[in-house]
Amino acid sequence: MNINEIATLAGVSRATVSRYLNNGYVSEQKRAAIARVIGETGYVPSSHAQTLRTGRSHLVGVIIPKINSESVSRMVAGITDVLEESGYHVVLANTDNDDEAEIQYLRVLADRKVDGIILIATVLDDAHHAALAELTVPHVILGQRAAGITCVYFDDYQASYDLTQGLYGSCDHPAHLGVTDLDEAAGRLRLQAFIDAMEAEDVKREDMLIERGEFTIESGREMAARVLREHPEVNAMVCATDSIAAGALAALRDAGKRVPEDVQVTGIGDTEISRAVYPSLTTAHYHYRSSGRQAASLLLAALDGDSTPHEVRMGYQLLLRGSTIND
Amino acid sequence: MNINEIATLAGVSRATVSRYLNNGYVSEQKRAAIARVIGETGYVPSSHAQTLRTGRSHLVGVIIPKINSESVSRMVAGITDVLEESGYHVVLANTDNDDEAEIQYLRVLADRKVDGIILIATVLDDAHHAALAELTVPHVILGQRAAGITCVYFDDYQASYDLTQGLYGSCDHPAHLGVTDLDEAAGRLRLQAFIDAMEAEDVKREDMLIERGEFTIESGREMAARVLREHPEVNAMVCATDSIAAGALAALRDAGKRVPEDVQVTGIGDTEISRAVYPSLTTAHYHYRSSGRQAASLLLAALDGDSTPHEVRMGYQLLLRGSTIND
DNA sequence: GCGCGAAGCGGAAGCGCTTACACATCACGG
DNA sequence: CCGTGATGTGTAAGCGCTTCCGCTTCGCGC
Repeated sequence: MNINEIATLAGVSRATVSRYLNNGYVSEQKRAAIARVIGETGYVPSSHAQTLRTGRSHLVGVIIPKINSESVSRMVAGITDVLEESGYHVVLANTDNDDEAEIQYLRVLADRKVDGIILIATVLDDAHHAALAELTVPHVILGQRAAGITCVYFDDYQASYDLTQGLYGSCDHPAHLGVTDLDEAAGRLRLQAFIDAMEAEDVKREDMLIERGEFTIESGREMAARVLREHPEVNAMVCATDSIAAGALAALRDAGKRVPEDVQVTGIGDTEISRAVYPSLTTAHYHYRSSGRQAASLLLAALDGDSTPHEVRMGYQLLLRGSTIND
Repeated sequence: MNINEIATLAGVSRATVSRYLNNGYVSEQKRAAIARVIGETGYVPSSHAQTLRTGRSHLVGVIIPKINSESVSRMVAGITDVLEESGYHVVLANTDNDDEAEIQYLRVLADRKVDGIILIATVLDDAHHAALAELTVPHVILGQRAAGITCVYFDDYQASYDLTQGLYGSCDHPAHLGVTDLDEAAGRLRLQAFIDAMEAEDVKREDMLIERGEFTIESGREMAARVLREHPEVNAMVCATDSIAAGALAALRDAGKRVPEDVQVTGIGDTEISRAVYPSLTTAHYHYRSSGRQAASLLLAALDGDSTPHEVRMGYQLLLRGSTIND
């Protein structure tokens, strides 16, 4: 079923059918005839032919580091909200935290002629920047700040600083359970804020314990267990994510420590698990879904020809719960 | 950059370039010349033009009910393993548990001319079957059994039966925390197995407490809290998923119940959270990733012209952990 | 009555690619 | 020396669509 058959059945030229489908400029009669035929046949134009002809695919590619992540899924939900409303379809490309795959997908998607790309980034190294610079399609970064590129990011430094500062009483032996420094946002900044906030409280640098791992419960558990083994005097664990914090709670329980009396724990993200664990986690609520909406809106603007880079920093909300002592 | 320019630069016709890209049948000389030009220019053929011409897109659509789910993400990983290896790309369509969206995506994907579709299904009603029957592209169902359609599913009945039967000692007041019966696999079958296994132990039907909710920790917590409020004598909670079980553990802790001494709890899935909670969950390990691989392989077979429907039932492995009393 | 702009429509080109077909070349056996 | 099969290459058609262009028709003002 193609446009020729529809044209024949409706007794018009295929140019008219095409106009019917696009801009209008068709008389009421023919419009009705075409509508009837299309209704009867269930005809849907071939998007590949349309794309080939017009160069526009109405597709937006979203590159995600990990499919099974609450933060990512909330961002994607926000992106979808906005994009579907504007007639775009979203295709997801999952890299499973593989930098190579990330760069490769950047190219594959561009070749597949998506109209735009949203990159939910964790690590952004030189190779990424090079690949991004080569890109001819509009794109926005979500989750990291990047100079000269439109991006939506979170106030990771301030959130981590506030959380650290909020720890009540003497935390003379605090630990930070984080991720690789290559992740500027979730890694370097959250750690730096922890260090700065602790130094402001006159905690000596050598008394701070710093561990690095993955974004998983399992990894959080291992990091916390290592800290407890090597430094049983630890009395606070500031974690880069809720998952890591959940793992830390498990390790603390294994070690017979009370939370928050013996050790205080914080996470980041306000994900489902932060409310399910006991005690529930003091954390920062991140507006993930809104950030996705923002990113999509910025992309739409770029698609409409706005070529100036924008930066949007998302706020957060502190949530004081049972894993810390709140005066 | 298109095939014409490459042809000109390499001093051959574009048919030869096309042959170079596809079947071969090109002399060594020209092959080398073309390879050099392509290397220098970074030319990549337009997939839309290829698709338009050949009718094959090398794309497989995967419809998923929920992006943020460990089981789904593991299945998708398995699917990707197999499909990428065979030169296909995977596009994900997330329905967020919306039946309408599911059916709509079935059509959209088909219109986008994907070569095949894998549907990770929860609910399969008449509308789904109708939409599936209309489909002209090969497809396989993952996660549910469907008569006459190639599918890969889990032995939900037996897993749930084994788990229920394994509860040690007198469970004269067991509860089942499940999901809607519209979900044949995770809903109806797991519940039915619970009922059958309990009846085999001579528990009376009216002593079984049956709750239905969502696939979330939150929902599990609410269901368990309701049960505890209305039937404090409950001494077992068989949950349809690990998430629900994790929520149940939270509710039990809130109520001051000991697990497994006062109440035994089981989940299904062996997901990350089942190991992170305390006590860790007795559950069934499902081979999610393998199931994805299976589904992808079956799809590849169908793509190769095998039109007979296949059914594959996946096994599971019982994991007895701290949330039950194991003799 | 005529010119003119707007509305409505069809013809035809062409997006970038594959592939049937025709043709050319070459080695080889009869 | 010619037929033949294998190998290699180019020509051209056409996948399904949009859109420029030019033609017709019609209403309206002069």
